[in-house]
Amino acid sequence: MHYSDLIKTIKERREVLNVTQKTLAELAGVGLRTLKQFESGKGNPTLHTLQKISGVLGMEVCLKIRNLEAK
Amino acid sequence: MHYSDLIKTIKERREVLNVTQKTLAELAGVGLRTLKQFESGKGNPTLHTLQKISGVLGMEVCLKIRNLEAK
DNA sequence: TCGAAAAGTGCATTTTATTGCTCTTTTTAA
DNA sequence: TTAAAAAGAGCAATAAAATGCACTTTTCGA
Repeated sequence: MHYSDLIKTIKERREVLNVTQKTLAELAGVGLRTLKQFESGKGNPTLHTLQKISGVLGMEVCLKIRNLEAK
Repeated sequence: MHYSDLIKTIKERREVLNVTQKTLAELAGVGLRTLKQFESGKGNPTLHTLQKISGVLGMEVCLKIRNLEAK
């Protein structure tokens, strides 16, 4: 996934769950500012930060072999 | 994936490809020290750093819904 | 329409990741 | 076995992430 897709995934997942940035930040234990920056494409979160956010949303960070077929 | 699994995945993939930390660091454009710290479990790389490393190894960082079934 | 909630941004500070240098330990091949 | 390559770690400097506060803009429901 490209950087923008990771952001999009987090943002959409949060919206589907109907959670505000403020609530997600609190539940994930990260600063609201950090989440705002990430979602607005201004950030470069650490792996720990991304994992904390993903976790609250019922998601996980993973690594997979790139599929050349899949455009 | 847990943090340690992400490390393991990167490390094993690098070894399967028979690439040294030095070479991978150079190809990925990250400091050798950064890669060493990550692989030895001492680091907390930024998303950009992890993407650069993964990319060289033919992998990508992704987010997926956690599967409760899968142990 | 319009007021409140949510999201986005500038600024400053603190914390921490990144990096290079050097050295020690471990692994590997001759 | 052992010498060289590769991996791991201490230290210090620099760059950048994380954070809070205050303010602006956008979104959305009454």
